[in-house]
Amino acid sequence: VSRARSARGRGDELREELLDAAEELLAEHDDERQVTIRAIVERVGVTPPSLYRHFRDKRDVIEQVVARRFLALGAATMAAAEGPAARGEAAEALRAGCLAYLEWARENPGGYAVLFRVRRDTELGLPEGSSGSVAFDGLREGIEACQEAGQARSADPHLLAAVVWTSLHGLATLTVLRAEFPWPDLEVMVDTLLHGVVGTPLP
Amino acid sequence: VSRARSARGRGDELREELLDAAEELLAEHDDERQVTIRAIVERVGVTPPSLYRHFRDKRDVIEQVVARRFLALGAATMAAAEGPAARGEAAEALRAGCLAYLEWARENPGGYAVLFRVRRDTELGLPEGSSGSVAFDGLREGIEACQEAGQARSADPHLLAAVVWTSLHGLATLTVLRAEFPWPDLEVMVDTLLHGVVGTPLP
DNA sequence: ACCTGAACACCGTTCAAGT
DNA sequence: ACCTGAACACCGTTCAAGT
Repeated sequence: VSRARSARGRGDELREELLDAAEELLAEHDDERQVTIRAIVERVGVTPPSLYRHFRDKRDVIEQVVARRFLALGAATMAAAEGPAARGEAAEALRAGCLAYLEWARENPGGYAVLFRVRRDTELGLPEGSSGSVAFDGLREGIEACQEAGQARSADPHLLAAVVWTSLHGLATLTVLRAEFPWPDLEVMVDTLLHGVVGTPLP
Repeated sequence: VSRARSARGRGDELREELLDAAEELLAEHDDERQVTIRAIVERVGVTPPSLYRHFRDKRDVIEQVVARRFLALGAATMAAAEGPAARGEAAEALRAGCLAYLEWARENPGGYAVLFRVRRDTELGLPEGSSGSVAFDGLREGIEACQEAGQARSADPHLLAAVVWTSLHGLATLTVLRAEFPWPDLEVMVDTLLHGVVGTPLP
């Protein structure tokens, strides 16, 4: 594949095209290792060294894609919780957000795993608000809304949100990774979790 | 490095040495990619093709190491729960087992992550009882013991065990991967989880 | 300024050959 | 039977050179 030469000042276009290609490859292959620099640039129609004008190294490329996907994950859960929250149904909003989180992880198995596979010492490079904290804040606010509505126990919302978040993460990863395990129904597990930990009424 | 030639019928010795080397490298480097075939064989003092007499490919090597480590993880949790269980303290045994699971994951960050990074379609190759089910069965039995002792709510123990297992997994991975997050105390999180989901009394 | 051609040092894996 | 030497097709990354 070949490609028309870019004019001066149009370097950002290639950068976006490379990110798009990396995101596509990640979605297709479900496995970080299959997403090679050479596959990315070939898809765009450019040679490997061109990529290094826009990204420091391969890790940098993956990190940028991860940042994008975190925003999408946060948006998906927010969108699901929005309706019930507007109607004042705090517990239902929390439940809908949690289920949307799990559904997103299920539909993006490779992508979801990659979000958390980034090494500790490199995460600082992520732009503010994309390291999962937006989604976490939304979760904590959802729990606080339940408390104010008298639909949750009165414990430290940060503690409850942390327990629910880690549990959701475990559900998201294990149910995909150990697909052959005799899992109980996902909704039942979420309800067990929210009812037990947060204290929301069972639906 | 070089190495004395093995006599006939001593092929199994090399196999074990290779597994030991792979396990060491995994513990040292904390990252699956650093554990290369060439690094493994060099540590043992042998050339790359020798490895293929004992393992199908790299994935096979990693899988065998994973099977070993699963047994170690199961043993660690069982050992921690043993004492309280023998004294009839069912809830304390469950709590001790959960904390031991998390401690093991903390001490083996790279190793623990690798346990679950193995792809779905290849897990069938794991020997029976090493795919995590031993630890899971132990967890379910611990919950059943609590129920019999009147220290847990009477719900389906398989459901409760599944929720607790996924939550522990989430705690184990996220607290290590997102070390900079302001996590609540780990014991408090475990107690919140067990008290809420299983219904054990707070210590 | 933006991109390419060619190379470097690696990797997993395989094949023929040595003892 | 067990292991080696040498090679293959890849990979990430870099450097000098082209337009």
